[in-house]
Amino acid sequence: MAKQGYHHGNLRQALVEAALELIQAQGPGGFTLSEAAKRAGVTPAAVYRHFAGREDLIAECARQGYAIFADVMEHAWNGGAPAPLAAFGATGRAYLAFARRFPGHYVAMFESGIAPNRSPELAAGAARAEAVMLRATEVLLSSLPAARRPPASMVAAHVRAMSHGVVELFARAAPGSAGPWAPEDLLESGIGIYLRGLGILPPDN
Amino acid sequence: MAKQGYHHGNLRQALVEAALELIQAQGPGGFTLSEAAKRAGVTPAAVYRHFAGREDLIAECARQGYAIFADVMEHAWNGGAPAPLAAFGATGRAYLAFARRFPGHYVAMFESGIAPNRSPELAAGAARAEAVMLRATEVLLSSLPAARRPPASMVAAHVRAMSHGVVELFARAAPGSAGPWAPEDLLESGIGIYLRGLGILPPDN
DNA sequence: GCCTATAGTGAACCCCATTCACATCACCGC
DNA sequence: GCGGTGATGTGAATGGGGTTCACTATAGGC
Repeated sequence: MAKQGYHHGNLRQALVEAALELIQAQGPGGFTLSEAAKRAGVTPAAVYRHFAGREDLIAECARQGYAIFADVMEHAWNGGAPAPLAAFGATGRAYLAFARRFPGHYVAMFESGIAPNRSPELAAGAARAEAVMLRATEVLLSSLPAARRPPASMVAAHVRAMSHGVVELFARAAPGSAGPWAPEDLLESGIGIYLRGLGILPPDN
Repeated sequence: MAKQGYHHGNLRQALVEAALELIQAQGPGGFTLSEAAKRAGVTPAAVYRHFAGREDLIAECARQGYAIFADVMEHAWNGGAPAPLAAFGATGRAYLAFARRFPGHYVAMFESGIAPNRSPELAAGAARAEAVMLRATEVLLSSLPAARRPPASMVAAHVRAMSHGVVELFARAAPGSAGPWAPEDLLESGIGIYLRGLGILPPDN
């Protein structure tokens, strides 16, 4: 990954990876183009051969993040196997697992102020991930009688909101301020109660 | 609010208000000390007579935000009157209303990277707001038989996560990317389904 | 072995955060 | 009123980051 001669060979991706480490370590505000360039063994100006600027580099991190995220969600959903409910639960856990495993990507995607419709590629990745969640929700809801079936897009939004909220408030906060509940348990129990409210899980427990 | 003579008279608060406007307009990253100073009619160096630096100014915005937020939540809760469920719903709506009405404060509190335990005053405001939400949840849950009553702190965390998630994903995003649902409706319906899952609202609709 | 497109450098510019010596003013005791 | 003193604001300087631009080094085709 270090530069060999005058040319780097793979500077673009090296910059992305340096940026991801820095974003993860110092937050989106603390990240600097210059520091990323230094880590890649290159002057700041060289960055502009590969990216339009600082924002564009962050956007590329987010783009790769959305791509990974969509893959992860598709893998968790697994076409609904072995059962819709189990696969749905897997996508929920995958959401949190992604945030834990790819914190730099997660921050670039959701905390950097980069709008998902900043570029078509970004929007495409975000849309693919959302499509998986929507599909998982649709299949899950299909077991309900039509009269008691709320719109899938609404339910998907509820689930996504709670997942995102748990990550932001309880998984990415300073340890100790998170309260007595582990984020994974919090999300699992919250979605469980919600699914009972929908009539997908039986009452009581 | 403009400077009269050599001395401003109320520079500290004028800076806070300028900062809030800028944070609201440009996000926490786009906000600059210099611009806030210029708006208050003062050189950047003058800011340091009132704040330790840029971060400290943002933290003061957050502090005032937490104070307002706690007041708003207490007012909405209103001691549980006229009924626990109605008062609980009012606090949920108040959460969203606060984010809409005080966007600068909201961003300073939740999107600026300022840790709530950065200072005792910040932590105190945050704790007061959380106490209201916890109290509202406790009273709401007290109608449930003990066997079917989950811990109030867990339920409060669920509600807070969904509220925060709805705000971040659907209320503060670019218009059009929010999907077909108004954030207020989304939160109302989501909490409604959740409360049905708890057995606080009757099944069906 | 030249020639050219590609990739990186160095210096420059501007903006911002921060510091410090200095200037100005409000208020206090007399 | 009057001078002194502490609080408040200024101007200049430092250092760092983002961005641009002219220039340079290199790789790879001919």
